[in-house]
Amino acid sequence: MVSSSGTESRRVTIHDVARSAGVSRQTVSRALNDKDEIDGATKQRVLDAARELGYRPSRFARGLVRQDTTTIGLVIPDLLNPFFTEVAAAALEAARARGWHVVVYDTADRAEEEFGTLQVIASQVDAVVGYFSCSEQDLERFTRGLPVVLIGREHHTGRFSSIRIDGEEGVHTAVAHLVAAGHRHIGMLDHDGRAEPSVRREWFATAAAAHGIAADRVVGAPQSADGGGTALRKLLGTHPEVTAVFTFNDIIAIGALREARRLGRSVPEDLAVVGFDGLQLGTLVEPPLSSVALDTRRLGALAIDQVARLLTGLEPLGADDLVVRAQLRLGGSA
Amino acid sequence: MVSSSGTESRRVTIHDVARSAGVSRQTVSRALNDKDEIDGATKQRVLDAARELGYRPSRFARGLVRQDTTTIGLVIPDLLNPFFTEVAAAALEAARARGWHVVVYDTADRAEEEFGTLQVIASQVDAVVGYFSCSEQDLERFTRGLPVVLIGREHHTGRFSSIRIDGEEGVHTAVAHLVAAGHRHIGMLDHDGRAEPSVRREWFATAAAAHGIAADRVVGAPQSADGGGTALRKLLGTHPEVTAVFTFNDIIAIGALREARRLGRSVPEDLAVVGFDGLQLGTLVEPPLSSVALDTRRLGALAIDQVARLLTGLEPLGADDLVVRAQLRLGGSA
DNA sequence: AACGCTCACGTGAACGCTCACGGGACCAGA
DNA sequence: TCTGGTCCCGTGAGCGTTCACGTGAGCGTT
Repeated sequence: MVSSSGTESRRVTIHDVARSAGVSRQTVSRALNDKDEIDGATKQRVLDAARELGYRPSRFARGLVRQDTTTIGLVIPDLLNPFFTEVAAAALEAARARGWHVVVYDTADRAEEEFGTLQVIASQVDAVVGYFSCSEQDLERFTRGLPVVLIGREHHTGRFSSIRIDGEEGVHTAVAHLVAAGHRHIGMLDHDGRAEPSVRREWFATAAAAHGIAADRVVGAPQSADGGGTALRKLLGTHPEVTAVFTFNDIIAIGALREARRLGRSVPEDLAVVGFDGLQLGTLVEPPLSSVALDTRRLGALAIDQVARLLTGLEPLGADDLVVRAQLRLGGSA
Repeated sequence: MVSSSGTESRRVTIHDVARSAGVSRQTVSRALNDKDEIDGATKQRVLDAARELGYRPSRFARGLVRQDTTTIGLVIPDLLNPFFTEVAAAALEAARARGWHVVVYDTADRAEEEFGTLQVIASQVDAVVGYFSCSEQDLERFTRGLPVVLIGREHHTGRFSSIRIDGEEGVHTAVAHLVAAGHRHIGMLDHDGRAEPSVRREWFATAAAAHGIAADRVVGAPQSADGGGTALRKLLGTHPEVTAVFTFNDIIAIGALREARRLGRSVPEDLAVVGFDGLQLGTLVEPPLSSVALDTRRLGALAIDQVARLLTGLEPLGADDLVVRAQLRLGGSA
């Protein structure tokens, strides 16, 4: 009745159930998998015994003999960040089209978690795709033998592939748009997560330089709407002349939008805002967010496609094909 | 050099690599798993051979012998819906605390996908938790032997458990709040997905009845912000007297909020809006959304906890404990 | 009475890998 | 030369399940 909770617990196998029900393994298998060639009464007896013993089949043994589908592991920093869920949804969709599984992990935006996640994932999936901030050496160490596709991160060595996010042109267009609207003092709310300035900031800097305006009005912001809000206040505090801001991403932009309203600045008249990512979320706020938009569906599909090539031994896509370009999409905030 | 792409593809096993490198299985295993007791040159030779043949270890075989961790499958209708990602994030967090894995699937909000997902999931995980709209009979059929925890769905038979979402009191409070603010004509934007009216609509009806007001001003809305917008327009078209709306969830509420602004109705003065779910997203819009809020973290944790009990044979929680109550949280929209 | 068929069930084998051993080659010291 | 140790490497076994068979009982047919 009570499942034996001995001090240590050897696994309950199909054999135990068979013995308990007085039949053979195969008959147990038949009962559990709802196959023919089994008497109704016997089946019930087996099912009861299985429940009694708390038996649950080993998915490994089953998968081993049934040659089951491939599973790819998707690692993202934060499931609560809509950008990553959009990517994840895209990857899921692309994987489903191939009949594959996707295991989603988030690393809670902490680098330490990446190791644990990788270690744990390595024996569970056939390939890994995702965002990582750890070194390639560490990646190499924890993903022994698995194909790996990196997103939004340069350089790939050995069996790694990486999908590059190219926002240079998009950011250039965005700055051009702001300048054309008469803005001369454009600030930026960067992501303060990593130590070095972000690539997006560099894009901003070169775009600004191309238009002959300064790009030194930059404030770091945490990865959240609240963070964007406080960062905007800080920026406007030190640089009151700013009339437009470009942000690291849409989350921060939305926070800035909200904060602008609280400060009594109307958007886009008193303050123009341009985000990055092009989240669906940006269309929900008022005014709808202008953003340098990324095609997340393509991003996910591309990642899965590359994984497929690596897995099947086809010729993998080269760096030139593994690019997703971001384009300015106007809402009303700029 | 080129991985043999024969017309059919038998799997490349550790044995093939061993033969190709002129060593034994065990030595291959040693090389791949970075163990000691292997010569550097040999190791390199094996690694090369493995790469050459496109070998990748079977995670099933490995898991079988290493008795790997438990994995639970989380099935949600839509990853792009922030509510489900909040639940998913909570479940991931709770599972991580136990050292478990979570496989996330979405069913693209289509009932047909549920079967495919279940069928595919059943051999991959040790337990299933999630949202399902299919019959328990179908669930039973596809999840043979696995513990199942249902969310937001009544009734549980056999090995099923279900976590009940109890919004009755919260909705009652919400309606009371609206009535106290002087509203007499309150409409509702329901979810039109399923055939029968939703439970939330029933809560609304009883709450309205308790306050002596009508609850017949109901319009169905698709599960999206746009859907909420058009539904609101439709509602106001047929019932212009409405001064407050309660919505099936926050997504719809946010759409209604946006539409209200477009119709020139200011919120909450001309139209009060109360959502359901209590998404973080609701705090980003203007005015911040009032909502009958659910504790999604508790929801996820509860689900994982119950799975743990079912898996380890502990006494499972009873129906009375498997409840998450929703409470009114005021923003500014009502 | 012999045959053939169906039904219900059991028996090796195999899936691909790792673990616990065992053993040969080689070198040093007595 | 013998012993003992270290360094590599290979061999059998086993993980838990399903598949392809084999088998015997029971029945009806000729």
